[in-house]
Amino acid sequence: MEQTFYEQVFEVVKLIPRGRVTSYGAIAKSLGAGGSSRMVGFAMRYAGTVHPPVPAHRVVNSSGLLTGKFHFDPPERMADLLESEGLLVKNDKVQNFKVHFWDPLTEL
DNA sequence: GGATTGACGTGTC
DNA sequence: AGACACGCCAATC
Repeated sequence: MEQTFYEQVFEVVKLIPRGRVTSYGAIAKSLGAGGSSRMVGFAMRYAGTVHPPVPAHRVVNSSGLLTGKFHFDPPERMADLLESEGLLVKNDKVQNFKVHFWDPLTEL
């Protein structure tokens, strides 16, 4: 199986529990890619094109900021989905980010 | 196969 | 606290 980095990223993202969030860097590290955090974000651009759908809205940057919200169909979708899962989003940021943070390295 | 790119991260100013 | 600069690394052109 020649899985690209993207495929691996998708698998990790799909493992994110409902109501939890993680960061690009954390995912990259869990894949052993450490510094390829940008690639993780790049992979998310394809999040809406793969099956099953990847909960890309649960992935934010290290600050809990919804950096990729503008890539959603309606940009508001991202925050809306997060709030639907019990999270609190304000100013495109996940409040209590640390509390809802899900670390692949720790949880897996 | 070199250059470009990017939903990032961390450090400085 | 906000803005800017540089680094990392795989995929794509």
